[in-house]
Amino acid sequence: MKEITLKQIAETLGISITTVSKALKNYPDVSPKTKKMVLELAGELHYTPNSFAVNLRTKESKTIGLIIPEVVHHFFSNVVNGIIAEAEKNGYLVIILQSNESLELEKKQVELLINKRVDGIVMSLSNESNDDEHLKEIIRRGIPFVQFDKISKLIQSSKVIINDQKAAMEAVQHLIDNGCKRIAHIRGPVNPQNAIDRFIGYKKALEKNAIPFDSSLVYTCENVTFEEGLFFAKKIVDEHPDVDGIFVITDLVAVGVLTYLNEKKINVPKDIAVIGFSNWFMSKVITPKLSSVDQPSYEMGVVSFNLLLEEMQCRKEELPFKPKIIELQTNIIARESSIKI
Amino acid sequence: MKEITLKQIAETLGISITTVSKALKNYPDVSPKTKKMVLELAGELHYTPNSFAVNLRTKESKTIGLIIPEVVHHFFSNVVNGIIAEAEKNGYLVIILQSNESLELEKKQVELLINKRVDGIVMSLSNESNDDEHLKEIIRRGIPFVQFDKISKLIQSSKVIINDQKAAMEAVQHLIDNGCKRIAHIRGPVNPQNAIDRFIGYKKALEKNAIPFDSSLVYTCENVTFEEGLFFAKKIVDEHPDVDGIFVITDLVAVGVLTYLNEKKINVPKDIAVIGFSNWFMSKVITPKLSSVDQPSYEMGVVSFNLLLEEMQCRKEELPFKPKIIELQTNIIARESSIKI
DNA sequence: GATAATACCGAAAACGTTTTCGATTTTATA
DNA sequence: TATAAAATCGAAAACGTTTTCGGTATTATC
Repeated sequence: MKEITLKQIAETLGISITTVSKALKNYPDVSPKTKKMVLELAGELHYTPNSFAVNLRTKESKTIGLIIPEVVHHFFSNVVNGIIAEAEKNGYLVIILQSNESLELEKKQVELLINKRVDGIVMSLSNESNDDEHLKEIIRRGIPFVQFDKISKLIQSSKVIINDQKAAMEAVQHLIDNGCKRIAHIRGPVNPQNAIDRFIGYKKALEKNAIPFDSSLVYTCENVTFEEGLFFAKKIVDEHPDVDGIFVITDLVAVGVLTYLNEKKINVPKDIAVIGFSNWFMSKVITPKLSSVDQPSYEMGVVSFNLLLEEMQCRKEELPFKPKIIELQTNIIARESSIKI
Repeated sequence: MKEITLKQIAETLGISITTVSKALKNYPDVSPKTKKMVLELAGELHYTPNSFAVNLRTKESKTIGLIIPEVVHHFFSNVVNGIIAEAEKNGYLVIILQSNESLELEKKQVELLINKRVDGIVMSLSNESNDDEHLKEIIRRGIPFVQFDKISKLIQSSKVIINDQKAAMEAVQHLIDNGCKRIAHIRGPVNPQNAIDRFIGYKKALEKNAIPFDSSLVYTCENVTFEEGLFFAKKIVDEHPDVDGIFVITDLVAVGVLTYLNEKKINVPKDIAVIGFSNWFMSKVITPKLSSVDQPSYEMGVVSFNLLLEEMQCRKEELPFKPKIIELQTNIIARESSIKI
């Protein structure tokens, strides 16, 4: 099984490698006759250019890198889906790496992608990330770079985000509109910008409705898991029997909350209303159906890739590129868990 | 921002490219002094070898391709997780492509990976796949190849599977042990081997328990979705009021079934017991908790990669390689939806 | 001090492609 | 027919690395 090369085609046709290459790429300075001849033989032999050589020569690999905290995750897997689909449409392949929510691993993955010389990097930060050096290195090397969802405000790059403050405000307002007066918040870890913003949104909604903020009603997740939902639900019920509404950082945790409340026969939404975030698939099939904030995850992937593509093209043509920040819309999905009727 | 190359290091040090290369790779025929000198400068300049050039020279890219039906899927995303983790441990990166359950797209993805000249391919077939040509092409080209879960029996390659027949038999036996006498089966599409095997397992379990097989109790999914679960549950209830147990191809569909039965106030498991397959995360949080067959998805990814690695290494050293078939264990997870007490 | 053995180094080829630029041939123009 | 213009082709360099193999310099051996 010998690989077919330009050289072989050239030799069997008695012409030069140059001409074969040009014929295949439809250059104007090769006659229709030879063009046809080359195309036919190449077809017969199933010639495909050696991508290693092409990469070396053109200095691009038509491959991008994607770093996310985890792939087994409703939101992120949907983003992956969007990125892969859009990348493929444009002739790019995607290498996926996970940070497993660890800063150290995240740095390693960035290094791997840089060494691999991918044409661009798309990334959502891990919960641990409170350090910029590896991101700065991407910028320093001039590698096209797009951040989405969990971003670093300090790094100048294109970004695709939602308005977490606004979305959180709307979620909490929704609870208030449904009669909640004492609302707890199970928030995300301390570092991620979106956890911070959702927390701010929670506070702002309270303020707007003249409900005093009580820091003892705020519970902070470390790992953002189902189990933490169970755990904090118990804590809330034990420590604050008067709580009648909970705004939860994400649906996975909110489902943990519901599971605990169901077990304890605490009526949702009558006794305690619950609203989550991200609108995971399972939220509409559990009992009671979980209200949530819908986040356009697939679209986020699509938009992220397109922003990256723009930057890659500018870089290639040595045009200046100005990072763009795109904000996507969210929607409150009101279901059983929050509608007190 | 010029890229650092061996040439630059060689020139600033006044030695040859050859020696620099050898020093960096710790060849024995370069003196400790020059070795140290090179290493230090390379460190200072943050030299990393140009992977395009290395790929071309060594004819390998340390990159593998993975084709799955979809990434937004509890089972597949877990397999992806396992493959990525194990690949990274061994210095490989993973390009992920989706077939979206389409044969045509699957063929295109195979072609993309072949042209990309990945070092190996891991794959699970789409539901539409009833054609082998693209798989044969992989074999023909001598590209290391591992199939998992949805495999082609006819293609001689390494495989990582479960015993679908046995697992299905156990699931149906579990329903029978819980008093079910008239058991329907919502099966997967016609092509995939695992759907066929689970169907056979269903029949065998009936036979073993002297329950007559009734083909009108078998419903065939086309897209294996939640909505099909709703749809077939209605059909079963309408067409066969005497059905008291349902074995469903996978949890996602089974959750649809439960949702419909809940809506219709049909008691699960008392009136109808339900058991799914693959043990999706949400199965343990819905009401009633769904029984299922646990499938070691992460491990499947790990084992698949290791099989691929073996073949890649053999191929590299021009040793013969014999494809291996590895069968992983499954477990019945009995939950509320099937225990009639 | 001659020779053999060893340590160290570098020239050069090779991987397969793309692209520039000059050379040649053919056609058009006068 | 002479000349200009256009069409067609190919040599060669370049991308950055790895590795073979021959050469020189150093050390060991007698």
